[in-house]
Amino acid sequence: MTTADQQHLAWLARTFGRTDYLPLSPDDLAALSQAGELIEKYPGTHLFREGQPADAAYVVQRGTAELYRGVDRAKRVVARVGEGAVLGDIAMFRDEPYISSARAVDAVTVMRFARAKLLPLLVEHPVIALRWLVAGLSQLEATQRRMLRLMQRTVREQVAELLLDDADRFGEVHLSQAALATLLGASRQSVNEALGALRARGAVETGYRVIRITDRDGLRRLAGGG
Amino acid sequence: MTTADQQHLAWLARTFGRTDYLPLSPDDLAALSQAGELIEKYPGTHLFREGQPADAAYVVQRGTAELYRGVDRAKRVVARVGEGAVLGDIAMFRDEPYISSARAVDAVTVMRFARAKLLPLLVEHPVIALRWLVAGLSQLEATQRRMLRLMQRTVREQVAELLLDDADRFGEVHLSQAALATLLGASRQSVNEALGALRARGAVETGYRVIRITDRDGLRRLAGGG
DNA sequence: GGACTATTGTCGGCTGCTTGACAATGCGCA
DNA sequence: TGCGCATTGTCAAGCAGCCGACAATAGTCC
Repeated sequence: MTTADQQHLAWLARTFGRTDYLPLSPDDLAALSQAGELIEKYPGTHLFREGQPADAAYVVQRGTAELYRGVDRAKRVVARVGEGAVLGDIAMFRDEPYISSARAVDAVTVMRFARAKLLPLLVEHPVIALRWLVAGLSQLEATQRRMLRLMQRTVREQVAELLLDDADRFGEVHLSQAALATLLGASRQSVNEALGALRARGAVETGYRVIRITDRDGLRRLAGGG
Repeated sequence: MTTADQQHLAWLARTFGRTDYLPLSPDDLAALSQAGELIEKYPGTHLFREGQPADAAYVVQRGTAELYRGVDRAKRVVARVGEGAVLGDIAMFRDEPYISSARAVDAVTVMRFARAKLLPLLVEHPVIALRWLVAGLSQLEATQRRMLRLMQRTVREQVAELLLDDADRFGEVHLSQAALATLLGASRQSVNEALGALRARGAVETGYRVIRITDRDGLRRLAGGG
């Protein structure tokens, strides 16, 4: 896989893992329920895996799921999502492989919509289909806007913004500097220098494969406009 | 408007103005024709203006239309599109203002689909609606992939690639160097220098607001991988 | 035709980033 | 405990592209 692909998939995964991507209302789900099946997943089991054909989309009803990319050592958690989140829909609509893997963190209940069943049903409920797809368009559009905002910033600002976006609930980012560099399309050395600057300003602490945000507001200032 | 917006909208316009963005077949158009009206536009007249509510999408049937952003002095031509191109559809679906203005260059015939009429009709032809929207998703995705590919190339390579993509059937690109620079997120000077290099290698000729490709294969080589 | 504006072509200085190379440190594993 | 690999930290050299400024030319409008 090329570097550009790496970056691309990372970006997509970051975007579509966000919990604020909620195109479906409870009413919509009720209408579509005949095409879906409720599934209980034990902690650690997979909803789908990166690279598989996207034959279904999932809506989280209860619990927390984790999106990640890569396997074993190269595994990178991309996002954790909770109730209401929709997973795998874009890949399913486009009939391409999943761009990331999804795994149950705790006991999770999901509604599974098989592509073969869902598409005919959406044809019967075109209003829902339109809303769903338009939500997807908006998401993609937002991602592009974000990419473009990053493009014309310095590496320092890019790093600051990425840290703000990707920090977990403990304010930590678990990525090596090399991985960070790949995400941003920069060199490892530049990222290292940028982190040094952020550290010198007291915004973050750095460790082995860990960056801890110590001053969120300061970091936001260093990220520049946005 | 910020520079990032400029770029973003330029990219979108480029993508959605491309003539290979053809989600609609003649059959589709026939099925939708009752929601559309054929309109003749004289040279220089507007299909729609940036910032207006996107109450309609257009499909070019004949002639050439020009997409641009800004007004008067700050006006920037973003793309020229011909037969088959779909304009304004994304903004219409998202029910947001148009992101650019569209103007007839020569005598243009367009099919105009008013949002208020089109959406109900798409509800009756959900298959067309799904295809249209999924095409939009794919286009946006392709644009992202392309952006990422461009990010790690030199300005010279970027210019070469853009020329190859945007040349009309005469092998000409009608954009000012400043407009080109905005599209690529580069400075006018760098674009100028890049064009000089391409010219010195005999791949293109340059004129006032015109770049003519004289050696397509050579230009492809200069564009590098892709 | 003449005035005005838009566009192209070029220069020098400067900065941020990359490349390559190397030392120092952290972590996993036998 | 010690070995090996992954990661971090740092330096020097080089360059691609940006900025500001300016002259020369092409189109446009009256």
